[in-house]
Amino acid sequence: MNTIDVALICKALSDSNRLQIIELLSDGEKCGCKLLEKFNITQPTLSHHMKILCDCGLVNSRKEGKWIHYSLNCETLGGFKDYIGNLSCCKKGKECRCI
Amino acid sequence: MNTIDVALICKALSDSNRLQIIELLSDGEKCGCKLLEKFNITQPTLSHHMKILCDCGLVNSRKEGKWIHYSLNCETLGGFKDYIGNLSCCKKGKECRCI
DNA sequence: TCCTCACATAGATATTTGTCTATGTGAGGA
DNA sequence: TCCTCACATAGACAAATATCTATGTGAGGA
Repeated sequence: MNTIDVALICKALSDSNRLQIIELLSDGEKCGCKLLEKFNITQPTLSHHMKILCDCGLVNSRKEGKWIHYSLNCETLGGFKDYIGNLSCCKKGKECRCI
Repeated sequence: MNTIDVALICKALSDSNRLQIIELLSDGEKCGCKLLEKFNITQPTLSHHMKILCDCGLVNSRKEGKWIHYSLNCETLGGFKDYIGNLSCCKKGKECRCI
């Protein structure tokens, strides 16, 4: 995963509503109307946020009748974790909890 | 680390110039003038970016004569890694590379 | 066929953001 | 003392963003 992709994911996560959505989806797949209940925003605003989360690849959507079920995308999340996990605040070879 | 803190860090990382700065600092402490060489931006713009990175706690600054040396903050980076690392795209108990 | 529900799209608007130029600050050297 | 260097601050501005209201779409039920 390259710098541009990571920056796009970070931009998606930079809004606290969207970050909370990711936290909720981390607990398992949810439909839009369930997510909407959790926030004090209108439906079009949620739709806007979901589009941003899907566009960066972090969230999958699955249509089932009237509902759309959202879930985290394993591959993108894994790549993002790898990138963040590889950042280091320490000199090589030294002990540090962040490595 | 709470949701607001993480969203603030993600906002700091959502600009690709700032993300590249973090990549450079991941390789070790650097002064502002060294960082400036790597980018096609003016000095006040870099200063603005460094302030954002410091304000969210991700970067430390250390003054030495005329120079300011920047480095990644181990504690904040560690907390951020923990948060991202704990996100999961899978049902508990199932195999997944992202966990 | 018509209504309702879940969601998307369009358009407006106030706020935030990234960047610049101009200028201030403070340390060190001549 | 005066200049230079490294960096910060102020102010301006175009672009991006989060949110809203109004409206469109398409599936399912009565």
